[in-house]
Amino acid sequence: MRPKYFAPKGTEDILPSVSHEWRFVESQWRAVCERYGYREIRTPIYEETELFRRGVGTETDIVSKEMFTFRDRGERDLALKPEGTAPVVRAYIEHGLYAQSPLQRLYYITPFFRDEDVQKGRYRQAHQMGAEIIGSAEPYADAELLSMLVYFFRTLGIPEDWFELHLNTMGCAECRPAYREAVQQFGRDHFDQLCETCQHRLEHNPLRILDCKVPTCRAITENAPRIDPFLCEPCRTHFERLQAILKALEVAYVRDYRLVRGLDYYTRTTFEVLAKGLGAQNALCGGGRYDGLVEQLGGNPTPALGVGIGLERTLMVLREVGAPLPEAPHPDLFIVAFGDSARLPALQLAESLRHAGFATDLDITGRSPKAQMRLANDSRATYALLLGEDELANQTVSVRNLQTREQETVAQSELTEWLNTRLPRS
RNA sequence: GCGACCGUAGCUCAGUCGGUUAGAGCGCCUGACUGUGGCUCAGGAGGUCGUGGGUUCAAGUCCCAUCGGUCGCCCCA
Repeated sequence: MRPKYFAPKGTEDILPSVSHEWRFVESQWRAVCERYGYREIRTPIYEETELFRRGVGTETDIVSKEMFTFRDRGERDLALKPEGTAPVVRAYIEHGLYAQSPLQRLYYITPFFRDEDVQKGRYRQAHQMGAEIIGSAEPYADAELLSMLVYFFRTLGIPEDWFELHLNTMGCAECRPAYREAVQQFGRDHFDQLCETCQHRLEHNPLRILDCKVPTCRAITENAPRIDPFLCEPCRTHFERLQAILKALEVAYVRDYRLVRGLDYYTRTTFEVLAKGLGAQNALCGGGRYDGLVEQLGGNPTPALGVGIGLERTLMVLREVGAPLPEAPHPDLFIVAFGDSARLPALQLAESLRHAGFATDLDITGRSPKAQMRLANDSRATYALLLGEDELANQTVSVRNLQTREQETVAQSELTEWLNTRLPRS
Protein backbone atom coordinates (compact mmCIF):
# COMPACT_ATOMS: atom_id res chain seq x y z
CA MET A 1 0.00 0.00 0.00
CA ARG A 2 1.53 3.21 -1.12
CA PRO A 3 -0.03 6.24 0.54
CA LYS A 4 -1.43 8.79 -1.82
CA TYR A 5 -2.50 11.33 0.77
CA PHE A 6 -0.69 12.58 3.83
CA ALA A 7 -1.71 14.53 6.90
CA PRO A 8 -1.10 18.22 6.13
CA LYS A 9 2.17 19.75 7.24
CA GLY A 10 2.16 20.58 10.91
CA THR A 11 -0.72 18.24 11.74
CA GLU A 12 -0.58 14.73 13.08
CA ASP A 13 -2.73 11.68 13.56
CA ILE A 14 -3.11 10.55 17.12
CA LEU A 15 -3.08 6.80 16.66
CA PRO A 16 -4.63 4.15 18.95
CA SER A 17 -1.19 3.33 20.33
CA VAL A 18 -0.99 6.76 21.99
CA SER A 19 -4.52 8.14 22.11
CA HIS A 20 -5.07 6.74 25.60
CA GLU A 21 -2.14 8.86 26.79
CA TRP A 22 -3.86 11.96 25.44
CA ARG A 23 -7.04 10.95 27.17
CA PHE A 24 -5.13 10.50 30.40
CA VAL A 25 -3.70 14.03 30.34
CA GLU A 26 -7.04 15.48 29.32
CA SER A 27 -8.90 13.66 32.05
CA GLN A 28 -6.35 14.84 34.63
CA TRP A 29 -6.91 18.41 33.48
CA ARG A 30 -10.67 17.99 33.73
CA ALA A 31 -10.41 16.42 37.16
CA VAL A 32 -8.12 19.13 38.52
CA CYS A 33 -10.19 21.96 37.06
CA GLU A 34 -13.44 20.56 38.36
CA ARG A 35 -11.87 20.08 41.78
CA TYR A 36 -11.08 23.81 41.69
CA GLY A 37 -14.62 24.75 40.74
CA TYR A 38 -14.16 25.27 37.01
CA ARG A 39 -16.81 24.30 34.49
CA GLU A 40 -16.11 23.31 30.93
CA ILE A 41 -16.83 25.64 28.04
CA ARG A 42 -16.64 24.62 24.38
CA THR A 43 -16.48 27.28 21.73
CA PRO A 44 -16.46 26.97 17.93
CA ILE A 45 -13.34 26.00 16.05
CA TYR A 46 -13.56 29.25 14.08
CA GLU A 47 -14.65 32.79 14.83
CA GLU A 48 -14.95 36.08 13.06
CA THR A 49 -11.43 37.19 12.21
CA GLU A 50 -12.16 40.53 13.80
CA LEU A 51 -12.51 38.92 17.23
CA PHE A 52 -8.85 37.95 17.19
CA ARG A 53 -7.71 41.23 15.69
CA ARG A 54 -9.46 43.07 18.51
CA GLY A 55 -8.67 40.60 21.23
CA VAL A 56 -5.17 39.38 20.54
CA GLY A 57 -3.89 42.50 18.82
CA THR A 58 -3.07 43.44 15.25
CA GLU A 59 0.59 43.90 16.03
CA THR A 60 1.09 40.37 17.33
CA ASP A 61 2.71 37.71 15.17
CA ILE A 62 -0.29 35.48 15.71
CA VAL A 63 -2.67 37.91 14.09
CA SER A 64 -0.38 39.64 11.64
CA LYS A 65 0.93 36.53 9.93
CA GLU A 66 -0.10 33.24 11.49
CA MET A 67 -3.88 32.97 11.24
CA PHE A 68 -5.66 30.55 8.96
CA THR A 69 -8.35 32.77 7.55
CA PHE A 70 -11.08 32.11 5.02
CA ARG A 71 -14.36 33.45 3.79
CA ASP A 72 -17.75 31.77 3.81
CA ARG A 73 -20.29 32.17 1.03
CA GLY A 74 -21.77 35.15 2.83
CA GLU A 75 -18.41 36.91 2.49
CA ARG A 76 -17.83 36.77 6.24
CA ASP A 77 -14.18 36.89 7.29
CA LEU A 78 -13.47 33.92 9.50
CA ALA A 79 -10.39 32.47 11.17
CA LEU A 80 -9.55 29.14 12.76
CA LYS A 81 -8.92 29.95 16.40
CA PRO A 82 -5.25 30.71 17.00
CA GLU A 83 -5.66 30.77 20.79
CA GLY A 84 -8.30 29.98 23.34
CA THR A 85 -8.98 33.07 25.40
CA ALA A 86 -10.68 35.47 23.00
CA PRO A 87 -13.45 32.99 22.07
CA VAL A 88 -14.15 32.26 25.74
CA VAL A 89 -14.43 35.95 26.53
CA ARG A 90 -16.67 36.43 23.50
CA ALA A 91 -18.96 33.65 24.73
CA TYR A 92 -18.88 35.07 28.25
CA ILE A 93 -20.16 38.40 26.97
CA GLU A 94 -22.54 36.98 24.39
CA HIS A 95 -24.35 34.74 26.86
CA GLY A 96 -24.26 37.15 29.78
CA LEU A 97 -22.47 34.69 32.04
CA TYR A 98 -21.69 37.60 34.36
CA ALA A 99 -25.40 37.78 35.12
CA GLN A 100 -25.43 34.19 36.36
CA SER A 101 -22.57 34.77 38.73
CA PRO A 102 -20.08 37.60 39.08
CA LEU A 103 -17.26 35.06 39.11
CA GLN A 104 -16.83 32.54 36.34
CA ARG A 105 -14.22 29.80 36.41
CA LEU A 106 -14.10 28.23 32.96
CA TYR A 107 -11.89 25.55 31.48
CA TYR A 108 -11.51 24.04 28.04
CA ILE A 109 -9.55 21.64 25.89
CA THR A 110 -9.30 22.73 22.29
CA PRO A 111 -7.28 22.48 19.13
CA PHE A 112 -5.87 25.74 17.84
CA PHE A 113 -4.24 26.70 14.58
CA ARG A 114 -1.27 28.78 13.54
CA ASP A 115 0.16 28.94 10.05
CA GLU A 116 3.85 28.92 10.87
CA ASP A 117 6.92 26.80 10.35
CA VAL A 118 6.96 23.50 12.11
CA GLN A 119 9.55 22.30 14.58
CA LYS A 120 9.82 20.31 17.79
CA GLY A 121 6.88 21.23 19.99
CA ARG A 122 5.42 23.63 17.47
CA TYR A 123 2.69 22.54 15.09
CA ARG A 124 0.08 24.13 12.90
CA GLN A 125 -2.71 22.33 14.63
CA ALA A 126 -1.91 21.97 18.30
CA HIS A 127 -3.96 21.39 21.39
CA GLN A 128 -4.37 23.52 24.41
CA MET A 129 -5.80 22.97 27.85
CA GLY A 130 -6.94 26.28 29.23
CA ALA A 131 -8.56 27.89 32.22
CA GLU A 132 -9.98 31.37 32.67
CA ILE A 133 -11.12 33.19 35.79
CA ILE A 134 -13.41 36.06 34.87
CA GLY A 135 -14.64 38.52 37.44
CA SER A 136 -12.00 38.84 40.13
CA ALA A 137 -9.41 41.59 40.44
CA GLU A 138 -8.05 40.12 43.65
CA PRO A 139 -4.57 38.57 43.74
CA TYR A 140 -6.21 35.56 45.37
CA ALA A 141 -7.46 34.70 41.91
CA ASP A 142 -3.95 34.89 40.42
CA ALA A 143 -2.56 32.81 43.24
CA GLU A 144 -5.25 30.18 43.03
CA LEU A 145 -4.67 29.77 39.30
CA LEU A 146 -0.90 29.47 39.71
CA SER A 147 -1.29 27.02 42.55
CA MET A 148 -3.61 24.92 40.44
CA LEU A 149 -1.09 24.86 37.61
CA VAL A 150 1.71 23.64 39.79
CA TYR A 151 -0.63 21.09 41.34
CA PHE A 152 -1.64 19.89 37.87
CA PHE A 153 1.91 19.30 36.69
CA ARG A 154 2.72 17.60 39.97
CA THR A 155 -0.24 15.23 39.74
CA LEU A 156 0.88 14.27 36.27
CA GLY A 157 4.09 13.03 37.79
CA ILE A 158 6.53 15.66 36.55
CA PRO A 159 9.31 16.01 39.15
CA GLU A 160 9.62 19.46 40.75
CA ASP A 161 13.04 20.11 39.29
CA TRP A 162 11.81 19.56 35.74
CA PHE A 163 9.59 22.61 35.63
CA GLU A 164 9.85 26.16 36.82
CA LEU A 165 7.18 28.80 37.29
CA HIS A 166 8.30 32.18 35.98
CA LEU A 167 6.43 35.22 37.19
CA ASN A 168 6.38 38.88 36.29
CA THR A 169 4.10 41.87 36.20
CA MET A 170 3.58 44.13 33.22
CA GLY A 171 1.70 46.92 34.93
CA CYS A 172 -1.48 48.35 33.52
CA ALA A 173 -2.67 51.01 31.10
CA GLU A 174 -1.81 53.62 33.74
CA CYS A 175 1.78 52.73 34.44
CA ARG A 176 3.02 50.60 31.61
CA PRO A 177 3.37 53.43 29.05
CA ALA A 178 6.05 55.11 31.15
CA TYR A 179 7.93 51.85 31.52
CA ARG A 180 7.51 51.08 27.88
CA GLU A 181 8.97 54.44 27.04
CA ALA A 182 11.90 53.91 29.38
CA VAL A 183 12.70 50.58 27.73
CA GLN A 184 12.31 52.13 24.33
CA GLN A 185 14.68 54.91 25.29
CA PHE A 186 17.12 52.36 26.67
CA GLY A 187 16.89 50.46 23.40
CA ARG A 188 17.55 53.57 21.36
CA ASP A 189 20.60 54.30 23.47
CA HIS A 190 21.97 50.88 22.56
CA PHE A 191 20.43 50.71 19.11
CA ASP A 192 23.59 49.69 17.26
CA GLN A 193 24.20 46.72 19.52
CA LEU A 194 20.72 45.25 19.12
CA CYS A 195 19.87 42.54 16.62
CA GLU A 196 17.90 43.45 13.54
CA THR A 197 14.55 42.18 14.77
CA CYS A 198 14.99 44.01 18.06
CA GLN A 199 15.73 47.20 16.18
CA HIS A 200 12.45 46.67 14.42
CA ARG A 201 10.63 45.75 17.65
CA LEU A 202 11.77 48.96 19.24
CA GLU A 203 9.25 50.83 17.15
CA HIS A 204 6.01 48.95 17.66
CA ASN A 205 6.59 46.58 20.60
CA PRO A 206 9.67 47.71 22.52
CA LEU A 207 9.06 45.50 25.57
CA ARG A 208 9.75 42.46 23.45
CA ILE A 209 13.45 43.29 23.25
CA LEU A 210 13.55 42.03 26.84
CA ASP A 211 12.86 38.44 25.88
CA CYS A 212 14.99 38.35 22.75
CA LYS A 213 17.07 35.18 22.73
CA VAL A 214 20.08 36.56 20.87
CA PRO A 215 22.95 36.46 23.39
CA THR A 216 24.20 39.97 22.62
CA CYS A 217 20.72 41.41 23.09
CA ARG A 218 20.38 39.53 26.33
CA ALA A 219 23.65 40.91 27.60
CA ILE A 220 22.58 44.45 26.81
CA THR A 221 19.06 44.19 28.19
CA GLU A 222 20.47 42.75 31.40
CA ASN A 223 20.88 46.39 32.36
CA ALA A 224 17.57 47.56 30.97
CA PRO A 225 15.26 49.37 33.35
CA ARG A 226 13.09 47.10 35.43
CA ILE A 227 9.41 47.66 35.87
CA ASP A 228 9.13 47.80 39.65
CA PRO A 229 9.84 51.52 40.13
CA PHE A 230 7.40 52.34 37.35
CA LEU A 231 4.45 50.42 38.76
CA CYS A 232 1.51 52.50 39.87
CA GLU A 233 0.32 52.05 43.42
CA PRO A 234 -2.51 49.57 42.66
CA CYS A 235 -0.27 47.45 40.40
CA ARG A 236 2.54 47.47 42.93
CA THR A 237 0.18 46.45 45.73
CA HIS A 238 -1.41 43.76 43.61
CA PHE A 239 1.92 42.21 42.80
CA GLU A 240 3.18 42.40 46.37
CA ARG A 241 0.03 40.79 47.71
CA LEU A 242 0.22 38.08 45.07
CA GLN A 243 3.78 37.24 46.05
CA ALA A 244 2.84 37.11 49.72
CA ILE A 245 -0.10 34.80 48.99
CA LEU A 246 2.07 32.52 46.85
CA LYS A 247 4.52 32.33 49.70
CA ALA A 248 1.76 31.39 52.12
CA LEU A 249 0.56 28.73 49.68
CA GLU A 250 4.15 27.49 49.27
CA VAL A 251 4.09 27.96 45.52
CA ALA A 252 7.67 28.33 44.33
CA TYR A 253 8.41 30.71 41.49
CA VAL A 254 11.19 32.65 39.82
CA ARG A 255 10.86 36.39 39.30
CA ASP A 256 11.56 36.82 35.62
CA TYR A 257 11.94 40.46 34.57
CA ARG A 258 12.18 39.41 30.95
CA LEU A 259 8.82 37.69 30.90
CA VAL A 260 6.87 39.86 28.49
CA ARG A 261 4.11 38.01 26.78
CA GLY A 262 3.45 38.32 23.09
CA LEU A 263 -0.26 38.94 23.23
CA ASP A 264 -1.49 42.48 23.59
CA TYR A 265 -4.19 41.80 26.12
CA TYR A 266 -2.05 41.03 29.13
CA THR A 267 -1.96 43.33 32.16
CA ARG A 268 -0.24 43.02 35.52
CA THR A 269 0.52 39.36 36.25
CA THR A 270 2.19 37.32 33.53
CA PHE A 271 3.67 33.87 33.90
CA GLU A 272 5.03 30.86 32.10
CA VAL A 273 5.95 27.39 33.17
CA LEU A 274 9.19 26.35 31.53
CA ALA A 275 10.21 22.74 31.23
CA LYS A 276 13.45 20.97 30.55
CA GLY A 277 13.68 18.60 27.65
CA LEU A 278 11.54 20.52 25.20
CA GLY A 279 14.27 22.02 23.04
CA ALA A 280 13.74 25.52 21.80
CA GLN A 281 10.03 25.49 22.55
CA ASN A 282 10.38 25.16 26.29
CA ALA A 283 7.21 26.88 27.46
CA LEU A 284 4.79 24.33 28.83
CA CYS A 285 2.16 26.94 29.39
CA GLY A 286 1.71 30.65 29.48
CA GLY A 287 -0.82 33.10 30.72
CA GLY A 288 -1.59 36.09 32.81
CA ARG A 289 -4.08 38.72 33.75
CA TYR A 290 -6.06 40.51 31.05
CA ASP A 291 -8.13 43.07 32.90
CA GLY A 292 -8.88 45.08 29.77
CA LEU A 293 -9.93 42.33 27.39
CA VAL A 294 -13.61 41.97 28.30
CA GLU A 295 -14.13 45.68 27.76
CA GLN A 296 -11.98 45.59 24.64
CA LEU A 297 -14.34 43.00 23.20
CA GLY A 298 -17.43 45.04 23.97
CA GLY A 299 -18.33 43.94 27.49
CA ASN A 300 -18.39 45.86 30.71
CA PRO A 301 -15.00 46.42 32.34
CA THR A 302 -14.29 43.08 34.01
CA PRO A 303 -11.03 41.83 35.50
CA ALA A 304 -9.92 38.41 34.33
CA LEU A 305 -6.96 36.10 33.93
CA GLY A 306 -6.18 32.79 32.34
CA VAL A 307 -3.70 30.19 31.21
CA GLY A 308 -3.11 27.99 28.19
CA ILE A 309 -1.20 24.73 28.51
CA GLY A 310 0.32 23.00 25.51
CA LEU A 311 -0.98 19.44 25.40
CA GLU A 312 1.69 18.16 23.03
CA ARG A 313 4.42 19.73 25.11
CA THR A 314 3.00 18.32 28.30
CA LEU A 315 3.07 14.84 26.77
CA MET A 316 6.63 15.36 25.58
CA VAL A 317 7.76 16.21 29.07
CA LEU A 318 5.89 13.25 30.54
CA ARG A 319 7.65 10.92 28.13
CA GLU A 320 10.96 12.66 28.75
CA VAL A 321 10.81 12.24 32.52
CA GLY A 322 9.39 8.75 32.28
CA ALA A 323 6.28 9.76 34.21
CA PRO A 324 3.84 6.90 34.63
CA LEU A 325 1.47 6.95 31.69
CA PRO A 326 -1.43 4.52 31.70
CA GLU A 327 -1.28 1.34 29.67
CA ALA A 328 -3.35 0.95 26.55
CA PRO A 329 -6.81 -0.32 27.36
CA HIS A 330 -7.37 -4.03 26.89
CA PRO A 331 -10.45 -6.27 26.92
CA ASP A 332 -11.54 -8.24 29.94
CA LEU A 333 -12.49 -11.26 27.88
CA PHE A 334 -11.60 -12.88 24.59
CA ILE A 335 -13.90 -15.51 23.14
CA VAL A 336 -12.42 -18.34 21.11
CA ALA A 337 -14.66 -20.37 18.82
CA PHE A 338 -13.52 -23.93 18.15
CA GLY A 339 -15.04 -24.96 14.87
CA ASP A 340 -17.36 -23.09 12.56
CA SER A 341 -20.47 -24.26 14.41
CA ALA A 342 -19.33 -22.20 17.40
CA ARG A 343 -18.83 -18.94 15.51
CA LEU A 344 -22.35 -17.61 15.75
CA PRO A 345 -22.82 -18.71 19.40
CA ALA A 346 -19.49 -17.03 20.14
CA LEU A 347 -20.70 -13.75 18.69
CA GLN A 348 -23.98 -14.08 20.58
CA LEU A 349 -22.09 -14.71 23.81
CA ALA A 350 -19.82 -11.71 23.11
CA GLU A 351 -22.84 -9.47 22.61
CA SER A 352 -24.53 -10.53 25.83
CA LEU A 353 -21.30 -10.10 27.81
CA ARG A 354 -20.66 -6.70 26.27
CA HIS A 355 -24.15 -5.61 27.14
CA ALA A 356 -23.53 -6.89 30.65
CA GLY A 357 -20.63 -4.49 30.89
CA PHE A 358 -17.58 -6.59 30.05
CA ALA A 359 -15.07 -5.45 27.45
CA THR A 360 -15.14 -8.47 25.19
CA ASP A 361 -13.19 -9.22 22.04
CA LEU A 362 -13.28 -12.08 19.56
CA ASP A 363 -12.09 -12.94 16.09
CA ILE A 364 -14.42 -11.94 13.29
CA THR A 365 -12.13 -12.79 10.39
CA GLY A 366 -12.63 -16.55 10.43
CA ARG A 367 -9.28 -17.58 11.80
CA SER A 368 -8.22 -20.98 13.06
CA PRO A 369 -8.59 -21.87 16.76
CA LYS A 370 -4.82 -21.66 17.21
CA ALA A 371 -4.75 -18.20 15.67
CA GLN A 372 -7.65 -17.19 17.88
CA MET A 373 -5.73 -18.33 20.94
CA ARG A 374 -2.81 -16.22 19.82
CA LEU A 375 -5.10 -13.24 19.45
CA ALA A 376 -6.53 -13.92 22.89
CA ASN A 377 -3.02 -13.89 24.29
CA ASP A 378 -2.01 -10.73 22.43
CA SER A 379 -5.21 -8.96 23.43
CA ARG A 380 -4.05 -9.07 27.07
CA ALA A 381 -7.53 -10.07 28.13
CA THR A 382 -7.78 -11.55 31.60
CA TYR A 383 -9.79 -14.57 30.52
CA ALA A 384 -10.26 -16.52 27.33
CA LEU A 385 -13.70 -18.01 27.00
CA LEU A 386 -13.55 -21.20 24.96
CA LEU A 387 -16.58 -22.31 23.06
CA GLY A 388 -16.66 -25.57 21.08
CA GLU A 389 -18.95 -28.53 20.45
CA ASP A 390 -18.65 -29.85 24.00
CA GLU A 391 -19.50 -26.55 25.62
CA LEU A 392 -22.37 -25.95 23.22
CA ALA A 393 -23.82 -29.36 23.96
CA ASN A 394 -23.59 -28.81 27.72
CA GLN A 395 -24.55 -25.12 27.76
CA THR A 396 -21.22 -24.29 29.33
CA VAL A 397 -18.13 -22.33 28.50
CA SER A 398 -14.52 -23.12 29.37
CA VAL A 399 -12.96 -20.16 31.13
CA ARG A 400 -9.21 -19.99 30.90
CA ASN A 401 -7.12 -17.58 32.93
CA LEU A 402 -4.53 -16.44 30.44
CA GLN A 403 -1.94 -15.69 33.08
CA THR A 404 -2.21 -18.69 35.38
CA ARG A 405 -3.39 -21.04 32.56
CA GLU A 406 -5.98 -22.37 34.96
CA GLN A 407 -9.11 -23.49 33.19
CA GLU A 408 -12.51 -24.45 34.45
CA THR A 409 -15.95 -25.13 33.07
CA VAL A 410 -18.74 -22.75 33.94
CA ALA A 411 -22.41 -23.05 33.11
CA GLN A 412 -23.47 -20.31 30.73
CA SER A 413 -26.34 -19.40 33.04
CA GLU A 414 -23.85 -18.63 35.81
CA LEU A 415 -21.17 -17.02 33.67
CA THR A 416 -22.04 -13.39 34.36
CA GLU A 417 -22.05 -13.92 38.06
CA TRP A 418 -18.86 -15.98 37.92
CA LEU A 419 -17.15 -13.13 36.10
CA ASN A 420 -18.66 -10.47 38.34
CA THR A 421 -16.95 -11.90 41.36
CA ARG A 422 -13.57 -11.79 39.61
CA LEU A 423 -13.60 -8.81 37.28
CA PRO A 424 -14.39 -5.16 37.83
CA ARG A 425 -17.20 -4.00 35.56
CA SER A 426 -16.17 -1.51 32.91
C1' G B 1 10.64 34.00 5.40
C1' C B 2 15.90 31.96 6.34
C1' G B 3 19.46 27.87 7.55
C1' A B 4 21.15 22.71 8.51
C1' C B 5 20.37 17.56 8.19
C1' C B 6 17.53 13.34 6.43
C1' G B 7 14.02 10.23 2.80
C1' U B 8 15.62 1.95 1.25
C1' A B 9 9.54 -3.37 3.74
C1' G B 10 4.36 -1.61 8.85
C1' C B 11 8.81 -0.08 12.41
C1' U B 12 14.38 0.44 13.30
C1' C B 13 18.15 0.18 9.95
C1' A B 14 22.32 -2.27 6.57
C1' G B 15 23.49 -1.96 1.44
C1' U B 16 31.34 -1.87 -0.21
C1' C B 17 35.32 1.67 -5.48
C1' G B 18 28.25 2.83 -9.19
C1' G B 19 27.88 -3.83 -11.30
C1' U B 20 23.65 -9.72 -11.44
C1' U B 21 17.20 -11.92 -8.60
C1' A B 22 17.79 -5.03 -2.82
C1' G B 23 18.99 -7.54 2.77
C1' A B 24 18.59 -8.03 8.42
C1' G B 25 16.06 -7.57 13.11
C1' C B 26 11.30 -6.65 15.06
C1' G B 27 6.22 -6.90 13.63
C1' C B 28 2.47 -9.49 10.50
C1' C B 29 0.38 -14.31 8.27
C1' U B 30 0.53 -19.86 7.95
C1' G B 31 2.14 -24.47 9.83
C1' A B 32 4.77 -28.11 13.51
C1' C B 33 -1.16 -35.36 14.65
C1' U B 34 -7.75 -33.96 14.35
C1' G B 35 -10.43 -28.34 20.30
C1' U B 36 -5.76 -24.56 23.55
C1' G B 37 -1.74 -18.79 23.66
C1' G B 38 3.36 -16.83 25.31
C1' C B 39 9.09 -20.11 24.12
C1' U B 40 11.25 -22.67 19.92
C1' C B 41 11.48 -24.23 14.84
C1' A B 42 9.99 -24.05 9.58
C1' G B 43 7.74 -21.47 5.72
C1' G B 44 5.32 -17.03 3.67
C1' A B 45 3.48 -12.12 2.44
C1' G B 46 5.30 -7.23 2.09
C1' G B 47 9.79 -2.61 -1.37
C1' U B 48 8.39 0.80 -8.94
C1' C B 49 14.84 2.37 -2.89
C1' G B 50 9.85 9.76 -1.78
C1' U B 51 8.95 11.79 -6.96
C1' G B 52 10.77 13.70 -11.75
C1' G B 53 14.83 14.51 -14.78
C1' G B 54 20.18 14.03 -15.92
C1' U B 55 25.25 11.53 -16.21
C1' U B 56 26.69 6.36 -17.42
C1' C B 57 27.22 0.24 -20.97
C1' A B 58 25.10 0.09 -15.88
C1' A B 59 22.18 4.36 -10.51
C1' G B 60 19.41 2.63 -3.98
C1' U B 61 24.59 4.53 -4.72
C1' C B 62 26.81 10.40 -8.56
C1' C B 63 24.38 15.43 -10.18
C1' C B 64 19.99 18.79 -10.50
C1' A B 65 15.08 19.86 -9.33
C1' U B 66 10.80 18.89 -6.57
C1' C B 67 7.86 17.00 -2.59
C1' G B 68 7.97 15.27 2.35
C1' G B 69 10.21 14.76 7.26
C1' U B 70 13.37 16.48 11.35
C1' C B 71 15.85 20.28 13.96
C1' G B 72 17.32 25.40 14.52
C1' C B 73 16.56 31.11 13.71
C1' C B 74 12.03 34.09 14.51
C1' C B 75 7.71 33.60 17.53
C1' C B 76 4.95 30.95 20.70
C1' A B 77 1.46 26.32 23.40
